[in-house]
Amino acid sequence: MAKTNAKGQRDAAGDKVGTICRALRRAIIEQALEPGAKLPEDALGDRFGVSRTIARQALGQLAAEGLVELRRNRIAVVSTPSWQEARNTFDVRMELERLVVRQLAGNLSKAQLAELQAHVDQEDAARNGPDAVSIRLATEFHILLAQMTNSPILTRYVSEVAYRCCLTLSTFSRPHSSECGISEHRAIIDGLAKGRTDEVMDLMHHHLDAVANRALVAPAKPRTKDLVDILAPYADEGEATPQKAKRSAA
Amino acid sequence: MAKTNAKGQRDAAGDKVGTICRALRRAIIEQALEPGAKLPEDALGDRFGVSRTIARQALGQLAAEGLVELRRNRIAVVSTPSWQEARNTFDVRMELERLVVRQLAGNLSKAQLAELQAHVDQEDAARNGPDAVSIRLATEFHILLAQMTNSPILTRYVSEVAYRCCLTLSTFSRPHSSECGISEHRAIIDGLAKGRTDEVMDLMHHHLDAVANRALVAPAKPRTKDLVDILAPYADEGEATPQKAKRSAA
DNA sequence: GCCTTTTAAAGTGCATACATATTAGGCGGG
DNA sequence: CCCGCCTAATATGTATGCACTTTAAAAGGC
Repeated sequence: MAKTNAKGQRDAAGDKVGTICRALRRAIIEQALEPGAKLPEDALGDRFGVSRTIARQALGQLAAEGLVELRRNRIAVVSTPSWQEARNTFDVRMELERLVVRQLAGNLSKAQLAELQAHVDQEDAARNGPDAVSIRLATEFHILLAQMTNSPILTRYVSEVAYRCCLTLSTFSRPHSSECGISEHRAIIDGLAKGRTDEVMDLMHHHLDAVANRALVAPAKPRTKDLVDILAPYADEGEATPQKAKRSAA
Repeated sequence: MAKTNAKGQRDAAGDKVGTICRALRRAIIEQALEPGAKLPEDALGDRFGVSRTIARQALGQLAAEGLVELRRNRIAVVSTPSWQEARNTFDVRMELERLVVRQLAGNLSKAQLAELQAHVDQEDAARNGPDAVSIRLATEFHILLAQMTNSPILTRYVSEVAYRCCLTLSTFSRPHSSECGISEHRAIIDGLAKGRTDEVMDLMHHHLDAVANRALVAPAKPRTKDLVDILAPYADEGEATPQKAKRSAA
């Protein structure tokens, strides 16, 4: 069987599910796939040269991460987080990342600090490039930090919330919020190097708070979603114009 | 109304994967399935009356939650967390649960407080029963708290770490103490009712710290019974119609 | 008698087939 | 012209089959 991978990446032995997940994850956070975009199993399997079985597994995993919504008998779609969910995600994220920097402060090797610096340099270089890349790099900075804790579970959770916050940004935020505070990233690295635990925890806190506030100012953005979904919040209070109401629930 | 699962996964009415997951999760935290126990897809499907496909999905989900280890071409086994992983899990758990009580302090309705009290009463009643039930109830208390935040992601994370901590206890801790700090649970409820945020955060912190420190003992011994027999009490929960269970001739 | 080699059994990895549910468009009635 | 029913195309839900891998036991050599 031809191992034709869509992107020409190495289709290493085994991990086909992981490959698809990574590809989709990246496509989602770079907003190539917008919230609400449909993800049929057939199409995915076709694109990546695998059967529906594998595509399905990948979708299941992404659903567990919160990037994809899976409803029974319906096509999987990229998640459209509600404003409240976004708020909750940011709350969790703050605590987790405070834990990250608390564990890291003063405990990083020179090589690790250099790696962080290099990453932020990359962010700097991409400042004038497309927004999508900037956002991805900013997110990956936080994930990189989490990885340095050597705590698999912390890494996983931070990755998840970071990706989901990205989704949130692409749902609620205006274009060009891309400068995710590169200077703040640098300040955090500096604080970590100097081992000022409390200070760097505050830095991280304010950094994430800034990102959250930038993203969550406007609760509503009626994009090309399903009309019924948009009207859902209005459905239960007052019946204004019942055109295509929900199906006969009575 | 379609029931939306906190995990954003397929959990609709005719849900078999969720049923199997719940059964296995419970079997694991009650230590009917000890760390290292083998979970062949065939046997699971056989026991729950579904095909390997479904059993496989369930295993995949539990693996994502960290309760099961999935290695390529090998039989799935119940996870055996390392000491370091356990430590990391407790660290994360503390932060998450501090966030829970911070959000809850002073914001609980009388009905919710009553529900918590009722749960602890249950714990009390089970104090002289089997250890397994006490441990499960103690874990579920924390999950119940998390659910009251109405934050799906927080609920999911707390559930995961709580279950994994259970696994840790059954790995490192001796068969001790039915009393997993019931009085501490009561104190937490009291603090939440009175809205003393900082105080209840400290309570939770010390409570979890106590639990974690109890898990500093030597390893446990593997006891392998027949999988089919172990799962017998967990098999029928809801609409899953277990087919004929064949006994393996030893 | 013990260790190595061979071989069969058991289990997973993946694709495919079939059943069922959803969706979109056409057709007829009002 | 608009609304509701009916039908075909599409997509998912689940089971099963086949190939490959691992595992354990049996056979054979020293």
